[in-house]
Amino acid sequence: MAAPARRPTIKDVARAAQVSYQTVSRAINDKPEIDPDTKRRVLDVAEQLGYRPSRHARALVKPRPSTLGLTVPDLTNPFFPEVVAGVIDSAAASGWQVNVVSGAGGPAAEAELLRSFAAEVDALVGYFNHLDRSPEGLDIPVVLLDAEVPMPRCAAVAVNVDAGVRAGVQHLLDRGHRRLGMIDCSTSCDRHQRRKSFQQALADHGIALPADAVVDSEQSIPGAERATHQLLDRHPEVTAVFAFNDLTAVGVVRAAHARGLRVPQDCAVLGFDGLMLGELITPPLTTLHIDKRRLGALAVGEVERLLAGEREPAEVELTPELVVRESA
Amino acid sequence: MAAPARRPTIKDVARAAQVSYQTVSRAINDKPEIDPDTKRRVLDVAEQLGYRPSRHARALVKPRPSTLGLTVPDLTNPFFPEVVAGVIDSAAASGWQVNVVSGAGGPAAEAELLRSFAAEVDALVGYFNHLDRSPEGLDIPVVLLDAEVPMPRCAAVAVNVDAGVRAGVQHLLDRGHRRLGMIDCSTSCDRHQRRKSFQQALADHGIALPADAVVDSEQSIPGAERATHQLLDRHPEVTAVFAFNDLTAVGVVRAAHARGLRVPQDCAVLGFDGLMLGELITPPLTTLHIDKRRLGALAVGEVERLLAGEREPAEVELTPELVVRESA
DNA sequence: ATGAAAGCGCTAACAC
DNA sequence: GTGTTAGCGCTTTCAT
Repeated sequence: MAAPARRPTIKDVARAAQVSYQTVSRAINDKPEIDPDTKRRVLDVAEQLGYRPSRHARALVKPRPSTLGLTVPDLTNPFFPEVVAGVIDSAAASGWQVNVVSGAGGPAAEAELLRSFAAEVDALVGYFNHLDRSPEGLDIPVVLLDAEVPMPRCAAVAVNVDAGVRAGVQHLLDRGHRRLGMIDCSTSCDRHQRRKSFQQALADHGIALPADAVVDSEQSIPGAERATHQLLDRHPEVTAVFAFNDLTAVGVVRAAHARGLRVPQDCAVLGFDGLMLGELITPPLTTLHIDKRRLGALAVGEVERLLAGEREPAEVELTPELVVRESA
Repeated sequence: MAAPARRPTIKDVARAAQVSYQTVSRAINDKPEIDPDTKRRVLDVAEQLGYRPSRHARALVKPRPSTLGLTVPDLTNPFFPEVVAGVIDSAAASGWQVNVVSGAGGPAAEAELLRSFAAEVDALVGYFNHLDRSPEGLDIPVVLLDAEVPMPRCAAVAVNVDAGVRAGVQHLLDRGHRRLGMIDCSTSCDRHQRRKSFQQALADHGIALPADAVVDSEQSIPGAERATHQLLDRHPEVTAVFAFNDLTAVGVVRAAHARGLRVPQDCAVLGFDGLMLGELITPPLTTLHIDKRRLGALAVGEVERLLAGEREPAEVELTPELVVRESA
């Protein structure tokens, strides 16, 4: 009496509709070679039984990649949701589904998560901070969102950090700043790209930069506040701070305000990323804007290139754009 | 000569390892009844061939739900990423994968998206704004994140908007405000709950509220700015504005500032949601904080309850908590 | 237009 | 310990 609770299969439908089960298949797949009446009847029965085709059985018979894995470090960081949105939208347009995973803890956890995750998807896109560049074994297409050196079967969509940093530094110099500082985030996935570019850019302009004028911070607002205090304690002469990203820039602004400094008059602050957040604080953040949705879309494009058989690694680049608002 | 490019199957491994393909199955499934040497050899061959088991074939044989569908209206709205994070984390802990889709356009688009999406997942969680409460046909467990009246095979995790609104109104009254206004967002999925609760709460306190002191807004900052100007043009006597959520509250604050009003002295502003955003603007937003991660986690809990066979609908509730900062 | 049979990649039952 | 046989739910020949 208690219903078996089993999901009805194509055969259940066939039995109930008094036809062979291939006929059912024809009906639900909208094939031409079937009597319209039969078709309608079958469809009705199917509906009534609550029949839904098994995606697994289907995928077995007609194998085509359909699921994209997406890894992001932290959805709480407003940068990433937009990338995710870009991937999802773009993937949806191509008929992909997107499996999202977020915030793998340490290197070991990340490696493990990746192993199991990779088994469930047909391609992988994302940030792999801790992974030491060798997604061995998992031979599905992989598109790195944070790395520079792709490997076979592995593409990358990169942000041209160097160009961005240089544009930012140029802007600061144009405004007359000569004593600069920087808040870096070594725990991020940028592998000191921003820091190096910053140092190099200043060197190229012949501007001195004390080694301890680059201070490392957690990737959070309070962390950046602390780091900024450190920086300004050491170097009160600094008139402009290059922040690792908008989130840390918010921390820099808060710390500056806390010290009674006016932004940008006493201390200019430059962000990176171009988050909506930056427009809303006081003063609105001058920043290097990254088109995060596009980043995601480009990644999906790379997945498809890889899947289409292009074997050689490629790196697509996105250049940040300086958006001048009020903080610098 | 050109490799078939076909993914190696268990049989390919068997052939290469000179064993039957079930032995391969034993090896990769870590079954006890197999000679350690054989196992190692098989595993080596598998590795070398780049073999990966087919999740579809596996799922066919051992059917267990594994994929959760999650729909959110808009990842750009900072409210949702946190809910997503809550769902993902909680789902991951139970071995689920999460398929995320975002921003279905109109009602028709949403219905269509849902149909196809539902075919790909084993359970569905999310916001279904446009859907007229009848996920007919898709008989998988559904957990509504925005609705009140669940249906069979359908649970809901709701925010107790009424309690939140009342706490907020009480706070405003405690601060001496008697002329209140509200910015509502009728396009959202709250179905005028906030508006109704607001009106009712004021009525219960015997406070008059002109009908046009509740003005409808798009769910965006500029939209809220426009709406606020409308409100204050009509009712300059208003001393406190109840905003639909933190995002619109930001717009209210901006509009107030634009009119030369001090917040909260001349015009108090109360938000809803408790976004990080609200802490960062000037002045920091007083708001009704919702634990968004927990919302997501609860939804996953409901999915599991449903899957475990609990048929009767249930509604889990989450009550917003008043966080007093500076805007009200 | 419909039915029968094969087979997708895999695990589980049962031999040996 | 290993191989043989079924069968998961479905689509595709191939007959009829």
